[in-house]
Amino acid sequence: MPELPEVETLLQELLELQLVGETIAGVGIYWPNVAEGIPASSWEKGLKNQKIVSITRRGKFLIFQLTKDRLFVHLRMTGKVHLVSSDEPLQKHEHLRLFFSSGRALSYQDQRKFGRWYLNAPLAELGIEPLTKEFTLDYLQQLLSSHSMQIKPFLLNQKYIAGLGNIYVDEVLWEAKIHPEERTHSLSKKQVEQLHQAIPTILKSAISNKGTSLGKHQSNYRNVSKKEGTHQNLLKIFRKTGNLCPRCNSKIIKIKVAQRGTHLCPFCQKIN
DNA sequence: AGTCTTGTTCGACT
DNA sequence: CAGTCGAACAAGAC
Repeated sequence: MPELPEVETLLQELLELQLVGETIAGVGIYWPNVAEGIPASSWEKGLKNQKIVSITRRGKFLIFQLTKDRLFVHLRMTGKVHLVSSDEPLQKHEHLRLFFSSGRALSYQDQRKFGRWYLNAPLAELGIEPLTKEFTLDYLQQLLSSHSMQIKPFLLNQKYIAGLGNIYVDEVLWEAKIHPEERTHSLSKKQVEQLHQAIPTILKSAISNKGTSLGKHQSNYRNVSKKEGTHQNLLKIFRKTGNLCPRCNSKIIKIKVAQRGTHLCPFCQKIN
């Protein structure tokens, strides 16, 4: 499940593999709905001969700035991008392939077909990037106190803070000792400080471990070279139901918050 | 066959 | 009108 650290890992790898500068020689669309609102024929026509000028990330979006157009992708749950040779046979669940004049190609695979590619579309409304210097304690405090939602759905909502998903929200809330159903405006000063600290700490740790690969086979997150990340070995709470809390040895429980499976330690994370 | 998975959007409600 | 929240949806594995 690609969240900010997984998309950032893909980005760094694409930069290392020198994808910037590649020229698009063709586009293959193997499942038309992958291209949100755009007929497959116009992709081929429009993108051919454009160069990749830069690659960036915003929230969970991976953005390719081309000579004329802006191409971007949201991987949702099971979307994967792999750098392959142009003559590599079509992969299972492969829905799109960008062919480059060098002979390399960027392959997009998505078992559940929830991910989408966009061309010159506006990005969704996205909040602050949690790994920038703009993400200050004051900013977070202001954001939290101006809402009264439960903290978990607040953190999952991309329009407030961009990039967190179900895995890292559970991890962050455990780290900051906050109950996922705590109301944003009811957090103590100390909890806000812990949250402000935990978000970048956990995201950076996950990035340095090249992301979290959970699940099996096709549904598992893989990087550009089809390798697994290693952050799953460092998860404290996510999918650890019944295990002991690494901090206090209480039994980790699973509940539903805003319809999402949610893991927490009932001793460390109590409602204020 | 029903349940489970997640990110996002939409509409209903206060 | 704004904030909040639950339902719905995407599609496939088990």
